[in-house]
Amino acid sequence: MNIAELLRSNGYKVTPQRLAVYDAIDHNMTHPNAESIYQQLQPQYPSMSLATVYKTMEIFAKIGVVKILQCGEDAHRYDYNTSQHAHIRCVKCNRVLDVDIDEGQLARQAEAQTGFSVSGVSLSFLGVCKDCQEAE
Amino acid sequence: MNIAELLRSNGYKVTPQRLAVYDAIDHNMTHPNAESIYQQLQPQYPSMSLATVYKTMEIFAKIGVVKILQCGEDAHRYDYNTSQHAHIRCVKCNRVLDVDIDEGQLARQAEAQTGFSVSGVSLSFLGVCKDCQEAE
DNA sequence: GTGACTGCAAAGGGTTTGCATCGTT
DNA sequence: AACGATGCAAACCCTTTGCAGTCAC
Repeated sequence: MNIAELLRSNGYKVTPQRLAVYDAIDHNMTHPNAESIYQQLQPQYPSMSLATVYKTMEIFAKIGVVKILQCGEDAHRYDYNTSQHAHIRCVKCNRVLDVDIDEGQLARQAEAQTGFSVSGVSLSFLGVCKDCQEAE
Repeated sequence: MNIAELLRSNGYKVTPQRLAVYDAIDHNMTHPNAESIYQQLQPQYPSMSLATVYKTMEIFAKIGVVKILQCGEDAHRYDYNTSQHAHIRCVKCNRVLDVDIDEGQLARQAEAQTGFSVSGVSLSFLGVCKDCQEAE
């Protein structure tokens, strides 16, 4: 199911803005925040507003197109890869990379231990990446 | 080493406000945020400001007296327990509990996988606690 | 006495909201 | 034609900052 069908089937309209935002994040490995998506779209869609980016990302999160990340920054980041994996951010260059640790397994541990019914997991690391280590 | 010595040995002055904030968080299992620490201190220290709570917690984090938690809320929470463990928040009642999963081990996995030098880990879960499940 | 700390109020950053207009269906 | 979406600006929440007065040392 493509993004247009996915929007329509969830009762949302298909607009140029939504398609543009989708193009900006689809297979985008940089884990961008709202501001950087906005900047990226400026040249081609100069009338697009930051508020629309936020509203669109909220819908995308709701219909399972993106995941919202909290990587220890002020701003949220967005990940087109919605599988349960961890993230690591370099405190020098602010890059965020994927880490292949299964959050689902950790969630099951937490459920067993606490009796909670778990609906969300967030695992993130901070550190200095290889490049920045070598640059020192 | 008690809190007064710890402050002095790190070059900070020992003030009534700092001691009061310490009392409010020491062995406080509720993982309070700044606002709730402020509220808790209001009756006994009516002149204490929220800004002082923030400034104090920043110092406490720096000297290793508390850890700053991000549990998927807007506001930070503070944990007097600085050992490497996870947290789980109930989305109904907003309680935050400890989860005994070793973040240090996960950090070593992340280092092995990415080549980062890891300096921070954050593992948190969202869900519905036992009490709130039963209340439904 | 001096430099750090406090409390106040204002500023700041990211995100959300209200509303008039516009566009998809 | 109807109603949801957009874009703008203002509001919002949490946190930080500037500064004059105060206090620990």
